[in-house]
Amino acid sequence: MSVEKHEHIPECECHEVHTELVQKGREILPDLTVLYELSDFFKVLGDSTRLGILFAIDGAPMCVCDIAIALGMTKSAVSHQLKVLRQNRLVKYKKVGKNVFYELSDDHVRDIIEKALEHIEE
Amino acid sequence: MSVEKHEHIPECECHEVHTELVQKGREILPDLTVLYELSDFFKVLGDSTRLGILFAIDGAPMCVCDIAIALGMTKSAVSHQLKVLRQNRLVKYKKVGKNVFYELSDDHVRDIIEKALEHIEE
DNA sequence: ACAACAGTTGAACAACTGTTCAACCATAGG
DNA sequence: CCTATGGTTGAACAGTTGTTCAACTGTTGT
Repeated sequence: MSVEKHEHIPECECHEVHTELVQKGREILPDLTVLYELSDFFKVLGDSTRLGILFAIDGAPMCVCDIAIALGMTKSAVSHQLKVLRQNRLVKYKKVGKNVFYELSDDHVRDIIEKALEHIEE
Repeated sequence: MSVEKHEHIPECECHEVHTELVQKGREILPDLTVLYELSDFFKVLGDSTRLGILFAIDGAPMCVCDIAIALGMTKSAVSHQLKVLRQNRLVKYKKVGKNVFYELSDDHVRDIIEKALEHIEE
């Protein structure tokens, strides 16, 4: 995803520009790469299946099979989503025999979800 | 989106089930409607354009035109995303003449984004 | 009343996402 | 070694999402 290329910036067809506001808005704007990382992070949390997995393994690690049963899904679907969670460092895992136990990798994530829950409940 | 209908729960084809873990995992799992609200909320934040808008109007309210210029986008694209942010109560707006000024509706959102930023930067 | 412009909207399209399916790898147990 | 089972993977498909385009609304100034 090439971020820095701006060959074709879309025109907005505006005339009444509040220059200072635009300037200030642009200053506050974080680096584009940060913006992408941030939105990617939220994107991972923006799926009920993945959230379900995170809730399920909160407290005690669970194997793929158990997660699948707890959520009423196929192993495959769960495994696919666990991969996404793994790649984004939201979960870590331990192999025990034929089983793979997944758990939250970080308390940080728990905090964010909790804060969002508060927000939801107004 | 009919949530309660479970006519066809997928099979996981598992045999070695850790019953207590599954039970516990299921107990922790919040109500499905809450899970959907939560994932919808994160979904809204999971787009760099919308995050950009939120950052831009953080501090001072801005009109659609100014936001479009600050982000290098068309008015239309910005307006579409503002609609999503409006519908999810993340922004509020004031009409002033021909302009519509948008601002953050809530400090809660700012907190969550900030916490996520900390997480990103490890 | 009319022209100019800020903003919104809906349809269309391309890009992306999540689940399913089938095939696969890895380990435990006979 | 062979089978059964937990877990992973890639392709395919349907559903969703974001931007563009063109048409539209509403307000301002003349």
